[in-house]
Amino acid sequence: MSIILKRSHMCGDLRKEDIGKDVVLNGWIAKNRRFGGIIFCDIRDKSGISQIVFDSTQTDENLFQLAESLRSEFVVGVKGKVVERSSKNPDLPTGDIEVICSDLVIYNKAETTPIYIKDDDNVDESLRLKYRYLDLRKKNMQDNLKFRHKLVKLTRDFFDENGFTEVETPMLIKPTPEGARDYLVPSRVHKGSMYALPQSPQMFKQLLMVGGTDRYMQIAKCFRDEDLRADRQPEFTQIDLEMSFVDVEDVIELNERYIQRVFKELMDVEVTRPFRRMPFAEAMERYGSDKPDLRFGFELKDLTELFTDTDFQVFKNAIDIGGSIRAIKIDNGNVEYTRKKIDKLIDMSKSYGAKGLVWIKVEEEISSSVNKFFDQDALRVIADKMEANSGDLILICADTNKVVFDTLGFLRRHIAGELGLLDDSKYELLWVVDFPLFEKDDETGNYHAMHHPFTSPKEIDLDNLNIDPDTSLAKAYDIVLNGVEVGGGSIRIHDRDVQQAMFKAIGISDEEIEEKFGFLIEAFKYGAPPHGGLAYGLDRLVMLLRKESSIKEVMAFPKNQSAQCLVSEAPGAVDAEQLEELGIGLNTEK
RNA sequence: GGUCCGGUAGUUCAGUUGGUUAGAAUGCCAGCCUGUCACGCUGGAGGUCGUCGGUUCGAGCCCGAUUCGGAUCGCCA
Repeated sequence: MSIILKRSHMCGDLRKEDIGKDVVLNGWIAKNRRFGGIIFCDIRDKSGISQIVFDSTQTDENLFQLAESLRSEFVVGVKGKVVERSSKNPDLPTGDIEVICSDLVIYNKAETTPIYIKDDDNVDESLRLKYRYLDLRKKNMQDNLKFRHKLVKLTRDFFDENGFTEVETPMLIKPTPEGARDYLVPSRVHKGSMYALPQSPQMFKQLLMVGGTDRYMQIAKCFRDEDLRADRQPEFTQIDLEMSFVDVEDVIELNERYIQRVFKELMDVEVTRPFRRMPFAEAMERYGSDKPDLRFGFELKDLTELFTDTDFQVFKNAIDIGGSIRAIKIDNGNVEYTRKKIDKLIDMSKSYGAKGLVWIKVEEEISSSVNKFFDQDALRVIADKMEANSGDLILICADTNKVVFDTLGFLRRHIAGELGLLDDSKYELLWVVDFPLFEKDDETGNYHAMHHPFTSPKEIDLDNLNIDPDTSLAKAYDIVLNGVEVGGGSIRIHDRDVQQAMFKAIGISDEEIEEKFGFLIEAFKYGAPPHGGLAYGLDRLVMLLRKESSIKEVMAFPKNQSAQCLVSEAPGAVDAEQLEELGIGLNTEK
């Protein structure tokens, strides 16, 4: 058992000012370079690397031999003197100095690692996840973890200064067959029933308001058993907030100050308040998305009225089914969209339900995919309506509104990506407000709450307590950063009558209400303050600020697309005895 | 659940029309090297071409099935 050298500095922290000091570093061997009688070694810890030098003419023979045995990822302690380098390395923060080693302890050897410990490798993601503990040694990963920590700390500080109390809500809760699928947890003492892991602390934070907590926050783990995406993991973290005696403006004002501080302190970026706001309907009309990316143009235009009398079947059908004909104009002239490229766009559009796209290339002689149906004059009318100039490309989608918005919303962002317009040094913050209260299920024709059933309507006829499911707007708001929804919330219903009207509009029975939300309704009988809140996706926020393209990059141990932890190999089989105790029989057939 | 892409050395990849012993880079091992920092030079080891089956005189390559991974749609109140 070797002794542990007491660390004096972190590897990445040594600078010119430290020249002459005796230091002790602990870390991993990142790289060693042998030149006969001299060995250069990079030693790494989470702060960075320093170069260690072993010079055979000045070093004890045993020490030099020990240095010769060093290999990548050996864990070592190094004692030595900081000296100025004769040849500096401007690429390294510690590049002005090096450490002449006088004592070396090898704490542990290491086998050749299956992945390189280097930021710019492009190793298969599964390997990175399987050997996450090696992947985490990379500077970028450590920086991501540190940034996340700083954001969490700033968050706790900010909300503490503003009168919030952090409260832990339970992880074992009642299953709520509403919205996302629950992770279920059986228990030995309750055979036949189960707990669920929370999809969010929603109901408990509202209970905290009833409980007089006034302002609550929590860095809360949430769980959803749904399919994964680059920005969706089965377990993720929310910055969860709830405030009493507030309306929309109060929540927005406080959170703008919070976001402003995040950008100032962590990014050194000034963002001005108030942020832009856009009603949901406008966001859909102009961008085909409820989370528009405002870093570039390509706005949607409605062309339906041009074609009310058209014979062109595709457009006629769209109008007949109550849809619309809309278009975007690609006016970034420096990229030529060939037939082949356009065909690819059409192909991709099909996954959003579009049956095709009409394209029009505006030039002296306008060319299009609908030359057979529209003459030059007709095409010119469309081009004029789109305010298109020579060289512009117009893409038209005609279908149900949902398909049109989804397709064009996707295309504008996709094309912007292809044209390199997604500038990650730009931060476009936006509140999307005035969401519809309800969403209609196309298959069943039923309505359900778009946000959740406790969201307050924007206006309500208090005499009749009738909520029109087709037109009612919600006191709900999302905060969008560069086309990513980083947070969302609402003012909640605190009035029992309004809540009843809400449930009536969704059409759920009293039994169902009692079964799912009974305890919350009960609590509201005894004096619920007006309240509302917001929850941020912490992982998404960190992802964007760190300019990463997946939340996996900012989580220590994320799951793969099949929701497995490749490090621990979760989920795993359970032995029969354990199942027996829980009263569970497994159907192992697919 | 659907669609698309992929699986060849530890790693990242190439592999022609189906044809000798499956290559490169990097990593690893050994030797040389006193100012490198992606060090350099020389040599070496390293492969069930995801799996199973089929076609063929002959399959990394063609066909079928399967499996694993990724992207995406559905889904995510």
